[in-house]
Amino acid sequence: MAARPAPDALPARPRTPSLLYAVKQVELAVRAHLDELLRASGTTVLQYTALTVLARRDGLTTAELARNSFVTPQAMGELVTALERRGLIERRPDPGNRRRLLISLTRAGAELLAELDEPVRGLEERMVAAFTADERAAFADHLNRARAALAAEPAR
Amino acid sequence: MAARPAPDALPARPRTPSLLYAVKQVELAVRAHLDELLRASGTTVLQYTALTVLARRDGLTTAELARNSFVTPQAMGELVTALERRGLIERRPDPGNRRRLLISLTRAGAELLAELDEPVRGLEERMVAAFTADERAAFADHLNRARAALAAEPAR
DNA sequence: CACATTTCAGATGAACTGACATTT
DNA sequence: CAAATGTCAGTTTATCTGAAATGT
Repeated sequence: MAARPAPDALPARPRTPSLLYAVKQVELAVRAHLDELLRASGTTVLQYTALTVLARRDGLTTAELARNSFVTPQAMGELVTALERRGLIERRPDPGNRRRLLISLTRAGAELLAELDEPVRGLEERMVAAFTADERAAFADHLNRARAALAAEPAR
Repeated sequence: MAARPAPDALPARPRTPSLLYAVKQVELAVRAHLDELLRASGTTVLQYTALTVLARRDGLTTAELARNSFVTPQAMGELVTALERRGLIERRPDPGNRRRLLISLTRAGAELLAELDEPVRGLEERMVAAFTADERAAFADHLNRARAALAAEPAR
C-alpha cells in the first residue's frame, strides 16, 4: 500500500533542490581556491573580478561595476578607491558627462591580470580535467543559459 | 603578418577563464533570488543551507557544519545558536562523546523546510526551464564532478 | 599530552543606510 | 525638477583571531 502519512506525521522530508545546492557548492570550492591563489597578490576575489570586467569592457563607471556585482555603489566605491591607490586602475571624467568617472586598467593592472592568468587558468583546468571537450562546451553552455534564465526575470 | 607585440606593448589582454566566471555569475543570480525568496521567513541563505544539510544528515555537530560551509566553527556556532533560539533545531550531547553536541531539526524546522520547498523548487525549475531532461542530468553531473575535482585537492 | 569541540571575548572589515553635492 | 553619479558619515552585522574550558 502506498505510504500515506498519518495526520500528525512529520512533513515529508524535502529533497533539497540538487541543482541549486550543487551550484553553490561548486562556487564555494572555486572561491576557496581563488582566495588562496590571489592571496599572494594582495587582491580579493571581488577586486579580481572587477579587474577582469574592466579588461573586457573598458571605461565603465563605479555605479556600473556595482550593478554588475550586486553591491551598492558605495561599497564598489571603496573597492575602486583601493584599486586606484594601488595604481591598478585610473579614472578620468567622461567627456560627455563630467559627473561620470570612467575607469580603465593601468598598465600595472593589465600586467597583474596577465600574471594571474596562468594560475587561474590552471584552476579552471583542474576543475574540468576529467571532462571531454564536448562536456566542457556543454557545461559552459548550460551555465550561460542558467544565468540568462535567472537574469531575465526580476528577482521577486 | 601575424600580430607580434612590440617590446613595450601592453600585456596580451587575458581572456577571463569563462567557466569560473560563469559559475560565479550563476551563483550570484541564484543567491539574489534565494535572498528574496527566504526574506519572508526571516532566514538567510546560509541558515537555509544548514537546515537542508541537517535534513539530509541528521545529528551533525557545529564543527562539522562549519567545515561543510567553509566557515570557522565560531561563525557556525552563532548561526546554530540563532536557529536554536528560533526553535528550528535542537542539540543533545552525543552519548558516545559528551563534548559533541548533535544537532537535529525540530518539527518546526522540518515544517519550515517543507513550506520553503515549493518556492525553492520553483526557482530551480525556472533556472532550467529551457533544458531537456538529458541536459538537466548532464548539468547536474557536471556540477558534481566539478565540485569533486576541486574538493579532491587541498586548496593550495 | 595531543587533539577535537565548544564557547567567550575583542578586533576587523566589508557591507549597509542615509544624506548631500554635482551634473545632465 | 527628476534622475544618475560620486562621496562623506555613521552603523550594523558577520566574520575573523585569540584564548580558554571540556572531553576523548
